[in-house]
Amino acid sequence: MPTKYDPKSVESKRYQFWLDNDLFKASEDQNSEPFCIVMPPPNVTGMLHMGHALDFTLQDILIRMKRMQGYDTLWLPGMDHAGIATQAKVEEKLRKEGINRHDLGREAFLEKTWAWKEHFASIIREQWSKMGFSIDYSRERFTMDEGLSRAVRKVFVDLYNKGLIYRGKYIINWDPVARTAISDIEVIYKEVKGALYHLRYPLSDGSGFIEVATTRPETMLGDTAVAVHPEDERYKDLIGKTITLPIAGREIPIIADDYVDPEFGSGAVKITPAHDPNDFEVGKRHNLPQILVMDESGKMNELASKYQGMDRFECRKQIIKDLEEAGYLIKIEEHVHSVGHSERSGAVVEPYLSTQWFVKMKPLAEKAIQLQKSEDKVRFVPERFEKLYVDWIENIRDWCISRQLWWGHRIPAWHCKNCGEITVSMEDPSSCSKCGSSNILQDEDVLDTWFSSALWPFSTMGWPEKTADLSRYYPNNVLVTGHDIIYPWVARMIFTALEFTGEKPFKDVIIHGLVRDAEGIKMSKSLGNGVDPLEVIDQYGADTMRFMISTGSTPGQDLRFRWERLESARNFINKIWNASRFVLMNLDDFGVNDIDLSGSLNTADQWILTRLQETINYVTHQLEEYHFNEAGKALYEFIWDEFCDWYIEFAKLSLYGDDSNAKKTTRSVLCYVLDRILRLLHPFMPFVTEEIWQNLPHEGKSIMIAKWPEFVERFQFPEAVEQMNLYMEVIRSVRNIRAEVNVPLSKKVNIFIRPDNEKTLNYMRRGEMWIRQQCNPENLIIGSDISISEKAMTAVVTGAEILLPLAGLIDIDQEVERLKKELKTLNAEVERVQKKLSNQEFINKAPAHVVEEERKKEKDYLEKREKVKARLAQLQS
RNA sequence: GGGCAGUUAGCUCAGAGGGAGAGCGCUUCCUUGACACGGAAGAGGUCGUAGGUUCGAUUCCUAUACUGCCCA
Repeated sequence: MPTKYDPKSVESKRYQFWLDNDLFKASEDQNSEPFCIVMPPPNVTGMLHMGHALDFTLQDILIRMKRMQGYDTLWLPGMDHAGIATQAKVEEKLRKEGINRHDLGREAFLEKTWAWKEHFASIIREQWSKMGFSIDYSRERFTMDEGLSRAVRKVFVDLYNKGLIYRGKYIINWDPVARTAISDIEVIYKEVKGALYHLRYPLSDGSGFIEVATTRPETMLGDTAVAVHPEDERYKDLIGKTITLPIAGREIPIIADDYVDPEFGSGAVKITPAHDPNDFEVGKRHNLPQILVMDESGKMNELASKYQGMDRFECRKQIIKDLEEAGYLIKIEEHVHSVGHSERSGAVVEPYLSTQWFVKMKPLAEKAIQLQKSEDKVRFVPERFEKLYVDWIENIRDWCISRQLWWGHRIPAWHCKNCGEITVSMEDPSSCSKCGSSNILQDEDVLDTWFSSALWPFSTMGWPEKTADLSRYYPNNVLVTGHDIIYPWVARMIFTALEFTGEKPFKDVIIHGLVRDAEGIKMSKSLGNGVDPLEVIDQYGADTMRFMISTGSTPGQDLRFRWERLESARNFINKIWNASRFVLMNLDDFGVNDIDLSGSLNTADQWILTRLQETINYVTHQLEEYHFNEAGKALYEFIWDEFCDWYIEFAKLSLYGDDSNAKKTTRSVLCYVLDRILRLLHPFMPFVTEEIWQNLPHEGKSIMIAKWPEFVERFQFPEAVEQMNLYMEVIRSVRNIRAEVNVPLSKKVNIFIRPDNEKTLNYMRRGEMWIRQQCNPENLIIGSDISISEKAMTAVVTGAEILLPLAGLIDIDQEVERLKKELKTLNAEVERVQKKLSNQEFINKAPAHVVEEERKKEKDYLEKREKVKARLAQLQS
């Protein structure tokens, strides 16, 4: 075995080994409790990024632990067709080839898109395997699979029949670049420096003007009224009169509506019902015409007269110029306001009057709200995200689900060309359900991608069929996802599940943060600050990446990607690798049947076994609470600081000694503890743990299916822990003194230990071997009656004094300074403790064990202080 | 405007009602028979500010400042 762990030589081999042994597949063992996670499906738009790596790693950790705990685990993988995003990518690719999708036609375009999907699906599968994910490939799903499409259709048809899906002409968010409607949550509002244009609209009767303020002058061509507040004294007399719209020359009324804010601008606003959601509502209240002045690409249309064909922003400039020349422009003020941008294309969203399909949300949301008020609610981890979810669902608005795209689930609605009736059904109809005409055409639009994603937890299980998987693995146990998709996804899964399965889709929702770059900026393609998981794996190995990202932040908090942390994780793995090398190098022909812990365990054995039990309990508990960082930290500290730094060193004593029984026990403890460590680490770092485990004495085919460690009652030795703590304190003190006077370990010195009580004396005698081993003394003398006249360095530990006679090496002045400093800190401690203990309220009100601890501390500090004082006096005399 | 996070060692971050922690960096020493991706010993913080609750607050509460995110 090399001194440095080489992930490349291990990872692909081990993954193949797991696959060959079919270890990822759900066992379907009816005697085991099922545990299921359905993977949030990555988009087939491209490759996986660091956010996926984080999300999936957390899932794999849970799945691997549960599998080892004996659950029948199912981790179901899949991918999302990602309508707009994928179509945009394919169109972009075609554009580079000089092809327009309309030239190809719908069928041919979809064929190209399926090919794109296949291409990226295989890349994503490759990435899954590189990251070590234990997913059940036999159950992989895609949102546009036949079965899932059937589920989508079923949900659409049922909601339509229940009156919860409707079609209508409303203002929607229009993406003029992607040329499709998008939903409210796909709009990102950004503060933009714009302008407030004050315009002068002439009264038709020639009696003057009314001043209106607008941020969007180009829509004036679609104005159908000017509105003022009914109470606004300034304009009371004008209500009912008309103005003549500049440029357009149309005569439109001045109306009164509460919606107008008299404080804003001039207190009079232009009303453009076809281009603003508020104006749309005003228009409906006042029966105003709706004049759409733009086309689907954001260019002015034929109703914009001479501006026809001009881009909306270009038109804005031109109109202002024209208005100014005609004397209709009063002033332009700088104005910062928030402007909606498309999440997909980045284009400024155009509020646009259009006929679309909607889901009526209130009745669906109501069930979800009720659920959260019940005992059976979906548990969010961390808890604070529940409020976010509830607030959103309580204020939900209808969901625009139609998209003017080709890639996606086509809306199962047929329009009759004769009578106009819409036929919605599970099977493709051949005639109109009302007039029987066969002159029917399917709706051109497809559904919002999230419509199918919303069914993911059960559509992947075969719903609406009553499958065995559905009854066994649904509801899922856990959903792991980022806080950025609580609204578009988590919320929608919950209300759809409640409506269609009558159950919540999952029990727990674990929310993690985003992966940011080293400077804390969100990783994104456009900024080019993303880190490719495969590059990380190539440099450091998958285990390193997994450990770093899964333990790198507190639950729910964003994670800053730093290469130094990656190095530290890599070093940790290397440490485990080398500790294992040590164990393996000292086994000779020691086999799994030689492991025997029933014999006499020495103090170090007892100590490490006790600490192992505590670690097992702690790590298991933390993982079950989804505190990945805490579990990882506990393992790191136990392995590095206790197992490697101390136990392995102590073990050398018997391994290199002559006592064959002691040797056997030590080998047993080393094998046993390392084996348990590897099991606890396995969910975090599956590859290296499998590799080592296979080389260690072991039983079973793979560590993947080895039993998760459990607390063992008989391996609890509190006295051994107390003793080892004392020995470590002594050893550290001696090292400290040696460093202080520059006496390396290689140089033998006399060491005196003067315990001040019987118990400590006994402990010291029993621990002599460890102290000798670690301190390299010429002579080690332990006795209560030791007195030395030579110049010596001293240290105090609990219940004893350590003396190193180092005549000639000691700088007395320096030593006096050091002791004074120590005295000062001891004084401070004594003062603090005594202040506490002299407070009667503390004695009365603090818990007994706390008071007891403080008393112990006081005693310890006082004793130590006396020793330091005495020593100082001796040196200064 | 509303909500939520964060503010702790030079940097990045854990933590917990009762003696301030880690990683990286820094200083000194050590190539000792698992590991220099290592070992040993150190230096370094009035835990954003002001109040309050409590025997006790860096930890809980309130206010406030700054930073970030979400919603309108």
